[in-house]
Amino acid sequence: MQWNLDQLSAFVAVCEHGSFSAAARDLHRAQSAVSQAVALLEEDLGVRLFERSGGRMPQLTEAGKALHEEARAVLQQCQRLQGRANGLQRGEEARLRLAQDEAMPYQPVLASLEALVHAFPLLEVQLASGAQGDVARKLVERRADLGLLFHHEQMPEALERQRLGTIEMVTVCGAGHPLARVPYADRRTLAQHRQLLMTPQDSHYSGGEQISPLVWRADSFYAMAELVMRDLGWAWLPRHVASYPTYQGHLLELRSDWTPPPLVVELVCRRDEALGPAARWLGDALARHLGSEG
Amino acid sequence: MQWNLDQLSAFVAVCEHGSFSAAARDLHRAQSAVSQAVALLEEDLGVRLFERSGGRMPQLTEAGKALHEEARAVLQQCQRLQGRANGLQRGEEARLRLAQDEAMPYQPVLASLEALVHAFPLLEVQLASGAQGDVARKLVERRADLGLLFHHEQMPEALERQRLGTIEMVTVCGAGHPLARVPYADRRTLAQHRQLLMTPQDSHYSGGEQISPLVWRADSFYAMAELVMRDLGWAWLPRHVASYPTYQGHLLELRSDWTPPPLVVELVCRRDEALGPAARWLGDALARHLGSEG
DNA sequence: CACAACCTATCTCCAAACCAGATAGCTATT
DNA sequence: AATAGCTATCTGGTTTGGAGATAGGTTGTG
Repeated sequence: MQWNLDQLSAFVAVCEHGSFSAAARDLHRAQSAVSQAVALLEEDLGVRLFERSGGRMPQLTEAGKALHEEARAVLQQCQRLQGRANGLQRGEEARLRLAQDEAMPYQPVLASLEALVHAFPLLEVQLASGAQGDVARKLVERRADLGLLFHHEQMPEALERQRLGTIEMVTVCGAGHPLARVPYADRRTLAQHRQLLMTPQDSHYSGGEQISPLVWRADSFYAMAELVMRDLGWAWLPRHVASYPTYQGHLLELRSDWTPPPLVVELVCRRDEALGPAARWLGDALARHLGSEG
Repeated sequence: MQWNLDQLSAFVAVCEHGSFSAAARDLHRAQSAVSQAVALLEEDLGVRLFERSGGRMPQLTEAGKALHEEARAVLQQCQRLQGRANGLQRGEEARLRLAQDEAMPYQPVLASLEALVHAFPLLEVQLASGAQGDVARKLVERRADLGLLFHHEQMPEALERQRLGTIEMVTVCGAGHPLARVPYADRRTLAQHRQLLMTPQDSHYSGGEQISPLVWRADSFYAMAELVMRDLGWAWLPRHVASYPTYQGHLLELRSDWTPPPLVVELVCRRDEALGPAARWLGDALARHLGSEG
């Protein structure tokens, strides 16, 4: 592999302009330079690239056609590297690792990521879903750059948060639960049945006040929904979780005199590390998509 | 884009060996060369690649990690180009365009192509299926390099053929056809019913003699099978066509005193152009896979 | 604390590579 | 025949790029 990129560029330019001279004009080089470059390339590769039938336009050989494709692929890859470097030079991050609470609504997040890929086509994205505690931990341990979670009382000092929007909560019970036959469930009625709550120590959502003396706890809204579906109690769930197709017909929304305040969605990042342009851009997009929802 | 491939190689070598000196040893270059190469690369890209914290092993920056991947991709593409050139230098063809009769059994062809890709991993393959006339025409007009078809009386002078194997023919009728109730159909019985034959002018297969005074014609075995399935007559079909899953239960194989000789499968190429190694290799593979069948 | 064993950056020098310009030779068109 | 367009090759001057030497750093050890 003794050839170099200039020779490949010359070769490709000749292929696309049809003549050595035209390629030289396009490359702002002397014709002799192009001629020598291609000749050296042919010598290095041991393959005749053009059929020079004397004084007329050179014709690509079969081998030349194949290697033309390969050469274009090489140069394209080089431009990709250059583009990536340009972005990094401008301070763009090399990759963006987004960690989100698993109960985060998918649509706004996916819509934001779809928009992100158009604004930063070369950016590498890693998306991780997990319990709320995991999200914060990933940020603290620098295993994520940006976190997306619900408002939470305890937040490590090293993290900074920013409110993005809210998510409506609904009160639900299973289709076979006694409450399903009640037209309206006031607070006292709810207190007479088993309540399902998020486990408070690891992830303490703001909308999770204990009402009933009898509670079961789970660490994810999806686990709670499964329990509710089996008529083990009632619960407050984000509306988008309650209306998940899997639960269709098994979960009933209750009318009640009190529902917890909406979940507050927050964007979290490290306090000691500046966000790159892509992270800021994604933050804005998430605010737009989540703000219109809550 | 002022950097060159040597700088990329040096960069990648440093990434993989952990130090400039080790990379220099591996590349059989002086340490100063590697140092300068990386320094120039950093300058050209405008991106700091390593964190030199004084006298200890340099550490890749975040940007460096991203560009390391890109650089490796570029070099890999370059090696691909070199490999392709090496093959072409040895006389291997750049691409192999195989045209086959659409009624050719798929299994042997696919098995041969699967083996081909292991022997010639960089070869570009184009596979075209069509009526027999199309196959020969493609070869004559240089739109295909290798043809796979059934023996045929008229063959253009420019083409050369080679026998590969044979394919068994069976006599079939539809499940509701009167012949379906006959335990044994001799030639005279067959002659009393409508016979479906290949159209002779465009594609004249050897196994297609007219027996019945009443014939319908079609230009593909698949079209004939469709007609037979609707009880419009009986026909001779290649066994692999007759046992195609779509026709399962709708086509019956008849016992008869005479079936046409097996179809002879032939490999066809231009007489005036030498076959490359891949074409010869594929020809051998096809002979193996088709020979064991007939 | 001195020393050895690593490492990297930088300087100088020299040979090889490379480019522009000029020239010669070819073909197709007028 | 003349012209215009093309390509290969030669030549001279510039530039690039590598080797070698040197300086300066950190880590680990006696």
